[in-house]
Amino acid sequence: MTDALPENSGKCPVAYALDLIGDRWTLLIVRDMLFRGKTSFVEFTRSHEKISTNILTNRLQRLEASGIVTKSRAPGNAKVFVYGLTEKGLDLIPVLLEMIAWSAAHDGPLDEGQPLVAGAPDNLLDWMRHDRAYLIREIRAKAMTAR
Amino acid sequence: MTDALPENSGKCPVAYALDLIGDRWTLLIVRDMLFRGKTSFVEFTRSHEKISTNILTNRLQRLEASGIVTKSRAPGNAKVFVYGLTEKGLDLIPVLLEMIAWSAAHDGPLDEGQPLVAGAPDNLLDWMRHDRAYLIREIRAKAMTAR
DNA sequence: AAGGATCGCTTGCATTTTGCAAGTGATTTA
DNA sequence: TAAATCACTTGCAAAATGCAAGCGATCCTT
Repeated sequence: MTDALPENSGKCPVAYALDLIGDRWTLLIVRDMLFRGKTSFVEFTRSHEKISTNILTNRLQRLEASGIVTKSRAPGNAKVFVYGLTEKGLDLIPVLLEMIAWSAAHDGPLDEGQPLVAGAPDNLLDWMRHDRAYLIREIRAKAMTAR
Repeated sequence: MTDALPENSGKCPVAYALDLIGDRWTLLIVRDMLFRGKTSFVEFTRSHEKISTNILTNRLQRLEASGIVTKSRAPGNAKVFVYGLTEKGLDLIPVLLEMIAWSAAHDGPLDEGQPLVAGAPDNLLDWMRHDRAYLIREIRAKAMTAR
């Protein structure tokens, strides 16, 4: 993966999405922001998947360059940067939810004891079935407070 | 990417999905099967994105190994293999649809002249909004005839 | 029946990306 | 003032990718 983003406008929308989020790490960062309230570099390094710092730097830059994430200073702490999701980033919620539903259906049940979405409705899959729009609004609202 | 699939059961569902479909090529193959009726090796090589044959071989093997795709002989043609989507593969339709919707919203409008889904309802995004379940059934039904 | 085309790969090799560990400078906390 | 923390950067080995060529089996044409 290079540092520059590939030119893609006008091409297949699936290809466009894959150019921006089609790798092993990018959506894990978005997941941490959306579902776990993470906002800083160190927090991302502490995920179970152990992303290395050079890859993390690269992916955050790509996410910023593609308008999915914003980077700003933490107020009152000059050494911490705060990463937040843009509208474009928040609009990835449905993509993530469908991936979660797919995995739940074909890998095994979600672990109910340790909720995927901190502070979100307990049973994600039920909410997806019964009030998808509400669930998305909830996750979005949570993620926006961090921004 | 190695030849073996990573062990993943019990981990984060997002990570599970990314292990199976989180790369630049895998979902393009699924897209070609779902939305373009492709079923054979050569057909996949003829996509606009120009996947090389060694990568294609590798990804088809991984897709088969992870239960997303089946491989069989074309009846009456001993040199052609027919690749088809399993239930697990068909269940990726919502993921693909959300990626398409996201791209349409943030990259630019879909090209109406050259429909993404051959034979499917004309305006994909409208159908997603107004009768998502029907749209998914339609795409699924089309894809199953090939299988 | 022979020759060429097609299909589904495989191989070799250069380039690119990744993973891992260590290091760096600025800031903050003790 | 020393130690810890944050956000990287660097170096280097290993793995994955992209590209072109080749290959055996099957099929199609004449």
